[in-house]
Amino acid sequence: MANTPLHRQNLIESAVTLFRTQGFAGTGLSEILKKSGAPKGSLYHYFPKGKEELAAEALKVAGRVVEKTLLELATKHKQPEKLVKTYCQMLGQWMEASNFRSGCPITTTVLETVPQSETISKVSLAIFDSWKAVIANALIESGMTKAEAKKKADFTITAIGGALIQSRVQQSTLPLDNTASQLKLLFTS
Amino acid sequence: MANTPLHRQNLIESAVTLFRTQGFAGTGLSEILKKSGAPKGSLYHYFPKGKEELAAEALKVAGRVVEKTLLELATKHKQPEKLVKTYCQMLGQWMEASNFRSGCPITTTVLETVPQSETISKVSLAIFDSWKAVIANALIESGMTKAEAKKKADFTITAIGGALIQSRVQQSTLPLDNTASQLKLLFTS
DNA sequence: GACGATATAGACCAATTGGTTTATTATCAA
DNA sequence: TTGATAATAAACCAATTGGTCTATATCGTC
Repeated sequence: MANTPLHRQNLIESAVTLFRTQGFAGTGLSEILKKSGAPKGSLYHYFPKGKEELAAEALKVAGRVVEKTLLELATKHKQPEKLVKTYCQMLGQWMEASNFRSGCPITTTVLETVPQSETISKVSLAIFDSWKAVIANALIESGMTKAEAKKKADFTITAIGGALIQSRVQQSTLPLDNTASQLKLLFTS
Repeated sequence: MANTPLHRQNLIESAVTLFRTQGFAGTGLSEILKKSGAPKGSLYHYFPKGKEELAAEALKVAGRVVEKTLLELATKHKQPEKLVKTYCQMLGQWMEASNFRSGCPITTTVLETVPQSETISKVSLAIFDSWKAVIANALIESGMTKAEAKKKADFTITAIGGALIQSRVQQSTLPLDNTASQLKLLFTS
């Protein structure tokens, strides 16, 4: 009906949400199909290699959304600690809105499939790298050396990833706030 | 057959390893049964509520092992940064030995089941709290205020959890080393 | 209108899922 | 030795899993 790759889009979006919430193995194709409204024929038309290919594509899309968000925040905020704080606040709102179910869209799938699946391993590595690059750039522009910026940027993505897990477990945004505070100390000391 | 709860023990240990590596939903009961050598009858004898109960017990056991390790390290090292560094090194060796498959024994299952499963939610919350308490104590004994120590301790567990994910994705122990370094800065600045 | 490609529909598949049930066998205290 | 309890064995279950296949629409284009 109408717009051609609509089902493809819906499949990906549904996959992002479901994998993020319940994991890769914990989400059946039937559930993705039902949520997306796409027929099974379409799934295997757009993703001939099946579930794993859909997952890889879902991770890519979700990763790009995050990267774009970070880039926008980097333009808006000159100080890296401000960028991080704002992003953590956004994540907190997002967590609350999902009843603390929607954490990092990459991590859940990663922990089930990396390094067993080479495809997903490569994709997720590239995604995290893209996020780290944005933070590193912001730190460099604020006067940090390249080597130092890389370390702090890597650690920032690491810590935020951890904070999303704690936020889920504690059903609270406090871990995200605390993470922003601690990272600020590391940027400005 | 001899020693009575041997099958129970084996079931738990197998569950810890498999859930940690492939997740809760990604691990079938058949696989746990095969790895442990226990018969199916025993599984439902020891864990009448099935997979979820086994998972909860597996998390508890794994959590206690970590807590015990942290307590030992806390006795050995007076400076908290030394404790953290040593623990991160241990984790790095552990990751390497498992080909970067065995990260945090709690996180993978948590991301698939919390907060959907109330049982696992409560258990995992208590486990993380026990770890944080050990770190907080070490920080207090090194002269930090109680409030400050709590924040830094929470962040330590948060960051290490994130580092284990990055270590898995990067197939490297560098994220763990970097995390130890950054945390040291936070403890001593 | 006809063509070839894109897309959809859904029946069908073997294999596996977590779980139940019933019968049997060890174990050990009285 | 008996009797109760703990433990094991395995047949059995409905439901779901990811995936395949073939037939049919639907499409833009010549």
